[in-house]
Amino acid sequence: MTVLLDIYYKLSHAFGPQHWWPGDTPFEIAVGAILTQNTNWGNVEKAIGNLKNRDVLSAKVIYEMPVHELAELIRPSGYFNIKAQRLKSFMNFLMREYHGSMKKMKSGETHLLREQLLSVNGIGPETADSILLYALEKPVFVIDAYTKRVLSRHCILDDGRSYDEFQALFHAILKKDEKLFNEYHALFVKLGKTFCRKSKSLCDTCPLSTFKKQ
DNA sequence: TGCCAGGCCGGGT
DNA sequence: ACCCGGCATGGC
Repeated sequence: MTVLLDIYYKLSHAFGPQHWWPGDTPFEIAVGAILTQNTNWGNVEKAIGNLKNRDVLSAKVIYEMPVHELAELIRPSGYFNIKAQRLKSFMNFLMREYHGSMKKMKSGETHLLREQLLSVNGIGPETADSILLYALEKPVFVIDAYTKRVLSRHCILDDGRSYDEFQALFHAILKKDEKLFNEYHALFVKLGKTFCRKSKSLCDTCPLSTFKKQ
């Protein structure tokens, strides 16, 4: 299964460094991870821009803000009512467990942190792992729709397999290296956006076209 | 215009 | 244990 390494090298060569996640602070990254659920990143940027303009991009402020007011600010990100609740749930957790500090949270043990995040309503496996990897710099591989699509289209793992099964594959094959996981997932997203949209099938200009007949 | 985007939850089977 | 409808904006 060194095919996973081959894919990484091909993507890395094709696209170069991605310098992810787009976000200035660990807290902003965590907020972005929730807002981008099933949503175009451009819309998330608008929502985060609103929060910044109002100077409310902090755990304590969002924790105390009325949920309907928060919903209005994040409206461009879509699902704004449910996402406002989800942000609130995360702030409740962050304030209760870590005094609203991502820095304090970072000192936690990875497995415990993952369980804690998954227990927050509105945070599933991808959002939890995105926070762990990109905000807290823990070596956890993030699986998303693009990753599943690419691997299944190249017959490496069926799309019907679970999140944990996809993740276990990467964890088994790759060295647990936060920098590698960061870059690799970012490359998958780049590839997905460019060549692997849901409505399109494989094309010859895709950097992975040579894997097409596995 | 309709389809899609860096998911997740709750209820039903 | 799976399956499905709901959640919603903005870009192409």
